Amino acid sequence: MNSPSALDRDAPPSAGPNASSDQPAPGQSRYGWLAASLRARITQGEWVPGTALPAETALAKEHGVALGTLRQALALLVAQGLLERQHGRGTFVRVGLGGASMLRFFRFSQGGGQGTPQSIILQRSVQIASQEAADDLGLHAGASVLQLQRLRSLSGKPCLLESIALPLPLFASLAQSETADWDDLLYPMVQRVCGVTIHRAEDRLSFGLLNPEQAALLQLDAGHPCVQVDRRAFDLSGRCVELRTTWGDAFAFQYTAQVR
Amino acid sequence: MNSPSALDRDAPPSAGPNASSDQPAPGQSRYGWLAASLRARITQGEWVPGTALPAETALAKEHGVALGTLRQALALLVAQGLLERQHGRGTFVRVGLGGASMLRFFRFSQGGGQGTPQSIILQRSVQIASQEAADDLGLHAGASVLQLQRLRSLSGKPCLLESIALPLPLFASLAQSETADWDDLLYPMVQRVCGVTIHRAEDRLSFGLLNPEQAALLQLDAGHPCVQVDRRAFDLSGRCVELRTTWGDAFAFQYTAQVR
DNA sequence: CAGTGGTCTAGACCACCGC
DNA sequence: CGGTGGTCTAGACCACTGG
Repeated sequence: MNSPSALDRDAPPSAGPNASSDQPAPGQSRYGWLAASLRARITQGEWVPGTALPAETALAKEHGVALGTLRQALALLVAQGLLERQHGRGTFVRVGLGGASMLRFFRFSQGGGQGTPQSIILQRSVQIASQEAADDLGLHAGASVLQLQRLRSLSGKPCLLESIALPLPLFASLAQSETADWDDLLYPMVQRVCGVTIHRAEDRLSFGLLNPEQAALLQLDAGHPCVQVDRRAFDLSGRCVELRTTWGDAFAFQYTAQVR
Repeated sequence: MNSPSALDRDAPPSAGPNASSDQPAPGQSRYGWLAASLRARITQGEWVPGTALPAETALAKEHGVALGTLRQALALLVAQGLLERQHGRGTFVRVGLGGASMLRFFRFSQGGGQGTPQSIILQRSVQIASQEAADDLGLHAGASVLQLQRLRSLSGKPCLLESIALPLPLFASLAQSETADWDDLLYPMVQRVCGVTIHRAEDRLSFGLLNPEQAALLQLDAGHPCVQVDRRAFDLSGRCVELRTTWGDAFAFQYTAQVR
């Protein structure tokens, strides 16, 4: 198990007209193909995040495969973070990223305000995506994105400043609603409002200095050292659906990495 | 498979007089106990890093267990980074951390010098471990450690400054040899010289400013922003055997983290 | 208690590696 | 070619969860 890239290697069941190709495998493993097949059914919404899949025995019989083989397929999807298994209860589709995941890079230890930070949308506009943004988001040149500037605070103290780009046909409903009514957490809200599940993200950390405008918003001095987090977030199907840059006080930065 | 903590939960075969207790399991899984048993044989040096274990069939027969059960045990050890399997070749004990792993946090892109950084030992001394260091290293209060200060350079340019503490009975041989003859990489050297395999490490990142002495050594200005990496490194048996603090130019900092 | 996932078995056959 | 790990099967029994 945990064979390096069985899923990436094996051909998915294809999303074309003949979606239910029941041919086991072209040239690769059965469980890898099975995993890709189940993955497709999940991303297409057949099983909504939070719900349980059919039991192992049922799925195995349905696909005409031995129990052990099916379990290997499920293990692959668990390793990918797509499923979660609970002894005696069932196999569940994982809900997407929810928490205030940016806080894992910082320790704002002021007086107990350790929960979810408050969010205020400072600016919302529709803009033409830059060349780079269009590439990352898989848009054609000149496509438009929803651009947000957001300030996040703990116990009333500003701590993080964010600039967020969202591809526009997909997140159109966010262009209308009153931003003052938005939730503090973006991902659960877009899951509810836009039906988009944020499943995975890549955070690129670097260091810099705040420009005067950023500094003013964060109530720090211009030129104050900051940590910049450039995030690319992906949905269940692996498409990049968000670009975000976050700035925070470098002196509050704190992160632990495991080596090997 | 990949059950959360099967190994941690199950009792190891014990290193006492009756080391070869062949009782399958007290209250838990067979493969978990088996994995702990194999782990002990590895950490005790029965199979040296780089060598191959006996074949699956042989190990299975030796432990009176089915093939699938043995494979689950091996999968656990692979997940822990202790073993490495290669189709058609065998199952190998992984060699410890080798590379210049600190460089994964920095991009020193000056003129092509991208290989292993040169290392110069600036200072070596035997000192009484601080309270905190003794705790981390599992020493009694007042025990002595080998303290090193090391400067690492790429193409002649200083880039990283390090302060390293090594528990002393274990690394005594490093207190004698001529530091000018040391290798550029510490971990492969201590594996060769002291027989200690560095298997895993935890790096805690934070931000700060260089004091005048540090700045001079790194050829930067005093007060220059820096990233500080506090590392705790562990051997095969999980003991902490190194404490290290590394400082580098914050503007060269660059790291990518995966979220979920 | 019924239903779920977790463990274990004893086989068969395949795919890869190196000689 | 012989030896290795990788895949797959068809069963049995255990451990956990919930009503």
